[in-house]
Amino acid sequence: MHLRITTWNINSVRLRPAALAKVVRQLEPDVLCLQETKVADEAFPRSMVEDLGFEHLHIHGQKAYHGVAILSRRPLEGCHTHRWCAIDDSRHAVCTLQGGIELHNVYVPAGGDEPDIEKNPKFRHKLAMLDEMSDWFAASRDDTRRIVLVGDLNIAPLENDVWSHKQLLKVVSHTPVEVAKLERLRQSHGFVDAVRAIVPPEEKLYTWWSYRARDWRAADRGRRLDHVWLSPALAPALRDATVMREARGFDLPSDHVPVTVDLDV
DNA sequence: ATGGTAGGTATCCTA
Repeated sequence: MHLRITTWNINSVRLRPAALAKVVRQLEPDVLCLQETKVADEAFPRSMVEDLGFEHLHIHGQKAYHGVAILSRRPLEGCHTHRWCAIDDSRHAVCTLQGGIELHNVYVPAGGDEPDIEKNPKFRHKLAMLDEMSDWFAASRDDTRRIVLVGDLNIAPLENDVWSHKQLLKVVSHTPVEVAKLERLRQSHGFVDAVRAIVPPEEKLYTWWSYRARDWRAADRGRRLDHVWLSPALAPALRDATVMREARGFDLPSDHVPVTVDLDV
């Protein structure tokens, strides 16, 4: 069975019906994982996403901030959420797809501006959530589990995941301490970075461009913050991975673009 | 070194 999964930080699901429709029409994902929906569950535009063909929904939002959602054309089972760092942020939703494929949709904190846990509680929170998730995946490791972990992890781990490795070493999202925590999370369950298994690490690749650039396309100062990881049991199912760069040029764009994987499961 | 834009909300937070 073919399975196409797309992850996208939409930066407000209510503000971008046109961009969402375009993404769905062009990519035709079976499952679409959204982050930063920025809406309480009772105000989520359910009928809009149902009209786009997503009959099965797992919505985990809150007012104004964060929020994740799993939209699916295929049945979802065992939907639940995770709460990390004893904080009631809506950052992690889980569902199981047909065939026992466990899908985790994650939104890691951006972490503020200062990469110092003493001065910046948001950076401390970012690192703490990565540690807690790593411990949880390590403790429940089972290499027969078929897991897809997607989301805005807010870290660009490789040199070519940022426009300038050297200039971003002290910038939150690419500091060595964050990269080490992300790597620990990846290794906690033997996850494979699906996008870099398809696009060679020697190639620059970004999924986010700041709104603050005068001309994002000309400057091209992007970062690869959005990821798709596969557990060892699922890694051989990977067929393709793509980044929808053109979505950054849509009218009223999100600052992130969709990332898609094709699996033969 | 600095400030730049965007979204949601309520007069400022987060990204």
